[in-house]
Amino acid sequence: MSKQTTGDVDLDETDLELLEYIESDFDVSLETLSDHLELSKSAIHYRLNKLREDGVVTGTTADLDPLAFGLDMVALTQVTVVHESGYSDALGARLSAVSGVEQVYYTMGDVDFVLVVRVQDREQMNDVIEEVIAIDGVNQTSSRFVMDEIRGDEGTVENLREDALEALRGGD
Amino acid sequence: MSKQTTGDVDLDETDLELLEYIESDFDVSLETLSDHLELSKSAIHYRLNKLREDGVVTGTTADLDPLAFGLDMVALTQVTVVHESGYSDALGARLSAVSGVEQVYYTMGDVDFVLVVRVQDREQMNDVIEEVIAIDGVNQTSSRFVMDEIRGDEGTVENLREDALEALRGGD
DNA sequence: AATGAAATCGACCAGCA
DNA sequence: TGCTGGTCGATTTCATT
Repeated sequence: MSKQTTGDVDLDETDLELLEYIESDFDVSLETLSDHLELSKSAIHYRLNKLREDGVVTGTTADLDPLAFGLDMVALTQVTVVHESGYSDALGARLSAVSGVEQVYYTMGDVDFVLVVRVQDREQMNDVIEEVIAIDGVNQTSSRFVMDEIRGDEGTVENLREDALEALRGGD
Repeated sequence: MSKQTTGDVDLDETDLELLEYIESDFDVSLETLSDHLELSKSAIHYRLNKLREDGVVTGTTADLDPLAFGLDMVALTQVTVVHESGYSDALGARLSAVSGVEQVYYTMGDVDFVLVVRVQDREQMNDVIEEVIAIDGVNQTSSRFVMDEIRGDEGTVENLREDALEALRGGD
């Protein structure tokens, strides 16, 4: 079964440390974790399973270098939609289905969607934009090229604010 | 050593299939991969190592559910900087160091940076914005709340456009 | 680049606090 | 519920092709 997490999980310090390790590198051996967290290998394994069952860990993935595929062109594309066109859920899905579109944000305010588009060159970028415009309900687009991108940190846990951690430590 | 990939890697069909599997789920067993790709387990393993050495696979990570940490508020924050303030690299780094900032895009055009901010509540969001404004060289900010986010697909490989794949298959 | 065998490591289980 | 220790199965490594 896929357990829904609505924020009501209680994690202790050890869990947080564990998550911090595996979020940035899942290849760490049980032994390494065992040493650093001062817990037996079995205990680590037990906690990892629990974190997965609780839905805290949703999966494990290999990170690929976009540059290895020649994907060195990134743009943020703002998309406004005609508001008569019904539900935006379906539109978001259609936008995300366009190949080259990496991420879709559905936003409040004057702009309705923001897309992160990653492609190899200008020609492909043009194709993506044209494909987006052709989608029924899309009004207009405006793109800005990304010169550089920086990840805020190594991930969710490291990125949590102190006050957020406090709340977690308090239990549910 | 960390090998630099500048796009000049040649991947065959098997590599691409392999990457497609492990990018969405690194927990697939060698046996499963061996069956689907019709290759011995050792051969799969050999290729996986090679892909890592070549820098195509940059690492493996556990994906965490932000909701499990109560992180259900997301905003896109546009940041303009005073252009006298020297190099933007340092500024980007400082922005990314603000806890709550998940991603930083350095963009061309009238807006200089776009931040993806993920926090637990409005109060934390305010704190992040204040912290950003306090950074030397930051001029003004404008935030839009994200109501929903959709990943374009299960990742880089699946997301590659057909023409991009063609280029890869051609070798370098 | 791929194979099969040997060594190493991780997954699972029964039992315990 | 969380942990231990041991067993089995999977993965990693290596000599060989």
